[in-house]
Amino acid sequence: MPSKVATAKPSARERLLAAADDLFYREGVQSVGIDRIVQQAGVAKASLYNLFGSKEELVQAYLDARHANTREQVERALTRFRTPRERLLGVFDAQGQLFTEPDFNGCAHMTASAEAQPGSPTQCAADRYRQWVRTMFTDLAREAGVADAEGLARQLHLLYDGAGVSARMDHDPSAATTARAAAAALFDVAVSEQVR
Amino acid sequence: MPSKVATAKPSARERLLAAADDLFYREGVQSVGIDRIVQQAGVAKASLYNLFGSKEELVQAYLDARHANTREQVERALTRFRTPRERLLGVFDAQGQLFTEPDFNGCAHMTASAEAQPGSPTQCAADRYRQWVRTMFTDLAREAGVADAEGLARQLHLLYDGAGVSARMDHDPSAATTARAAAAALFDVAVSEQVR
DNA sequence: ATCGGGGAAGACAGATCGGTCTAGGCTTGT
DNA sequence: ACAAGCCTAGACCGATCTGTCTTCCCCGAT
Repeated sequence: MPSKVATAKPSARERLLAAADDLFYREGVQSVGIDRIVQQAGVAKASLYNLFGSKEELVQAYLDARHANTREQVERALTRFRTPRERLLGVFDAQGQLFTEPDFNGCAHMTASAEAQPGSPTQCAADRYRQWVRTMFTDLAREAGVADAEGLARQLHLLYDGAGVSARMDHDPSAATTARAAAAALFDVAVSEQVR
Repeated sequence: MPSKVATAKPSARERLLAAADDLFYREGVQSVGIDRIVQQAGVAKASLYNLFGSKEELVQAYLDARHANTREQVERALTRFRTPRERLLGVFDAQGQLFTEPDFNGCAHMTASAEAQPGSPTQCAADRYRQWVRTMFTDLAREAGVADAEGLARQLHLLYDGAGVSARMDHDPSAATTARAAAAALFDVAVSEQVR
């Protein structure tokens, strides 16, 4: 039976996903061929097609893994904040953490979507990711007592996307700080308006 | 001599740029091969390489043409506004115009950059475009009397990028309206803070 | 009428693409 | 010991990639 200690060799599936995550994220989906992935993973090409069926499904698995990972990191980061306002703005703190990772290269769903055709599994994965972000902002705004929670969530989503773009294209991790400050201002405006 | 009346056939260079603009923008740079471009342009492959030298330089010319076109449209739109505040927010009105064009598919520099390697001519073209946007926002903020013009410009640039992303990925042209409202709030906050 | 040059058409090259298939080895449970 | 199943290595397929080269034709100027 396969040992589960730390020194155990990862399964073929795990090695493939690790290689796909590294290469797809760094160089883009279209630029990376199947041959390079199986070579880096140390896996036979036939195993890849047995496990995933096609390159497109491997891309989808890569994006879903990224989604799950981001979700986990953000949700864990939010547990550190107490007030609803701090939790709402904490999303941008979590984003800032991601921006400072050494191999950060922007939002994987955004770059993958830029190379995909409409209706493809890649676009669907990106849609799921965006829906999660949108719902999270809406829930946090509602918990903070914002009347037009969906309206504020739309604004914050713009800042969230814009920060991801700027961090990658301008090589500027401080975009998260800028976004957080703007989000704080928009939140305070939204709250003060409903007092009136 | 070649006639210059409207019925004259566009030059090989113009037809190549038109085909590149259509195909690159709609399907992405990596997905479109040279063969399809020369076929759609009705131009010999040798002519493309005589005129542009390589696919990469054709991509650069395509992005530079997009940049010039966007710049022209935005600057023309801004002449309709009178007060500095209206001119600053007018950028998002101009953006909303672009979003409603039937074949809108996001910011060309963003999608091309997602497929390019660091340091490539594509990234350089994207950098030039971003620098122009940033400078424009900074100048407009300064003309509106904002003390921290660069800080506000960074915030508005986030909204500008985020709106472009949302309009493409969510198929939601109203992202420009959302961005405009958020920009107005951030502008008013920036102005009211310096009064204190 | 002749000449010259830009462009069209497309063969060609070498590499790489996604995907399939065969053959053989290693591990595992019985 | 043996059989069943995964996995590896890599040949192979047809299509497509960027880029080069040859051939021919058409058009305009002398």
